[in-house]
This record gives sequence, structure tokens and C-alpha cells, in this order.
Amino acid sequence: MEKFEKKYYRIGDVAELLGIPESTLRYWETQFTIVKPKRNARNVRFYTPSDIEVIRKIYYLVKEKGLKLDAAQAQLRVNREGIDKRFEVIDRLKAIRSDLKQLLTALDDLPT
Amino acid sequence: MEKFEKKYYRIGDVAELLGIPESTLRYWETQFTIVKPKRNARNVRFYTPSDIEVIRKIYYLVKEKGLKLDAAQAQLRVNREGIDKRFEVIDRLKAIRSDLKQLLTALDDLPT
DNA sequence: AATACCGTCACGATGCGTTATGGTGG
DNA sequence: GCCACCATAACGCATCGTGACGGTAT
Repeated sequence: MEKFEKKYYRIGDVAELLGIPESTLRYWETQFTIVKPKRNARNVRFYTPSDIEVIRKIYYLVKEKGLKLDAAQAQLRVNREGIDKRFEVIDRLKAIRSDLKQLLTALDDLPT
Repeated sequence: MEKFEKKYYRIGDVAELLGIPESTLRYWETQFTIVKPKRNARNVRFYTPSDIEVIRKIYYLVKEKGLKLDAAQAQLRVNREGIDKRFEVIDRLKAIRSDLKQLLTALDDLPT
């Protein structure tokens, strides 16, 4: 039987992982609607890796880029949209690539 | 003889124009290296329309988007680079357009 | 008993202007 | 003498955490 990856993390783990105090995590939770880790029956927070990614992003925006919490929250939303847009563009490029392949084929078929 | 456009604006004009107090303009000047209006011999500030545009942008970033002053200053720099990049892309597209025209011509010249 | 959490609240640092004061030129 | 401007510095409010407290579960 193999070892299992840890599925979730407690607040102490996250705090140590990111090098920020637990109090900050609790405070951010009051300010960012997006950070709402699950709780167990005893009301203890459990963070998924995806929760932690979000918190990393907040850390970057607030601590390194210097955004206000409000602005950071807005930015997180924009980011998500930005990712969607990027996929749209990629889809469009795939379509264009397909058209270009067709064009190349057509050019190959031209009489000399 | 025609009327002339006003060439520059004093701090009171700018304050009224943007609906912010003069004190804020003076304060921002201490925080943003980019806002340095010319002065006359009596040390009175004179703002060009371009100065005012920059201040508008600051207003947008700080008051509407909620960035810290530091972050807003960084954003202004990124914006300028972004504009430069955009022109690079446009130049590149012009080159491609030229290539495509050539290609079209070549296709027209093909034997049937 | 020691540890890891919980919520709450008081405190404090920093950021962002604003106001007050005293001064100059027109 | 009034108005618009100047610099400087003290003040004040909001944001952003931090630290401490008393409590619960393991």
C-alpha cells in the first residue's frame, strides 16, 4: 500500500508554509469572500491545495505588489476572467492553424 | 485674431477640473516621481494638459481602483511599457500585412 | 498537562491625505 | 488689503494586521 498525499492542511501548516502568522490568515478570511476553507465538525479549518494557491496569490498581490485588500480581491476576479479569455484566444489560434494547414495543402495542389 | 487655447493650468484650475483639493495635488507630487509640473520664476506650478492626463490616471488608479500609491506608480510604468509593446505589435502586423499582399499578388500570377 | 485550534477585541503601525501656520507676489 | 499661490509640519482617520485572552477538544 502506497503512502497517500495529504489531502488538506490546517491553519498552522498553511501559516508555516507561507511564512505568515495564523492571525493574518484569519484576518484575510474576514476580508476576502473567496477564502473560505472547509471546516470539520469541531469548526477547525481545513485548507485544500487550491485554497493555498489562492492565498499565495493574495500574498503576492498584497505584500509584493502593494494592492489594497479591496483591489486585490477585484484583481483575483479579473485574473479568472483573464484566464478564460486566454483560452478563447488559444481556441481561435487553433482554428487559424487549421485554416493555414488547409491553405498549405491547397497551395501544394496548385498546377505548376 | 482667434482666441488661443490656454497653454497651461495653475494648481487651482487643476483642482477644480478634477474635483480634488490642491493639498492632494501637492501631496501626490511628493509621492509620484512622474508628476513634476513646471514652475515659473515665482515657483508657481504650471500644468500642461499632459500633466493633467497623468493626474487623471492616478486618480483613476487610486480612487476608483483602490491601488496604493506605490502600486499606482508601478502601474503607470507598466502602462507605458504596455503602450510601447503595442506599437511593436502593430509594426509587426504591418510587416505581415505587407507579406500577405505579396503572397496574394503571387497567387494572382499563377498559371491557371 | 501540553498542544493546536477557535472567536473576539484592543492595540498599534502605516498610508493617505488635511489643516494650520506663516510667508511671497500681484 | 485681498487673492492665489508657496513650503512645512502637526494632526487625524482608515486600513491592515498583531497579540493577548479565555475557551474547547485531543
